[in-house]
Amino acid sequence: MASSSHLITPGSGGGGQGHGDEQDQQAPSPEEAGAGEQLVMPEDGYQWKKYGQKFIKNIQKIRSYFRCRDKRCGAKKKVEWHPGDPSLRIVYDGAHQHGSPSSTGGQGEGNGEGVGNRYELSAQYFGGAPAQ
DNA sequence: GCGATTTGACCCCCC
DNA sequence: AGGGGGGTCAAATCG
Repeated sequence: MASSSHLITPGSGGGGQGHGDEQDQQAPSPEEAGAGEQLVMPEDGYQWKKYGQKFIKNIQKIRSYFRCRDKRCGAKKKVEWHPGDPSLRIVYDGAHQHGSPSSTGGQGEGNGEGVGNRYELSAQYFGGAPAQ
């Protein structure tokens, strides 16, 4: 990853680990595409750290794995969505052990609302351009 | 300097 | 008991 930050490789799919296949991407810097319809993750008030993303070939959907920022908290969150579809399926695992979140953002307390969401899922796989 | 995010590979569980 | 697939960790990079 030398040029940009968010670029997904279609090679990672299901457990069938990688099979020799490398593509050279030497694009000057064709990024910053004005995506109009980005999917945002519904903020539940807790801060999550993404620790993995994989394409589940079983259902042909992309699954993202999020974990609670707190180590004492064994809460985990999984986000599943189909490529080219705005529907998101959020699955929670475990429960939070620390008190309630300080409102939107977990840390930006005084912040009643506004920009609580930040994960642009669709932009992660198709660069914001739905093929189907 | 820290925190977050991303990607590849490895591990573990389930069937 | 083994394999496949899903799940997790770790390293690197960017802000």
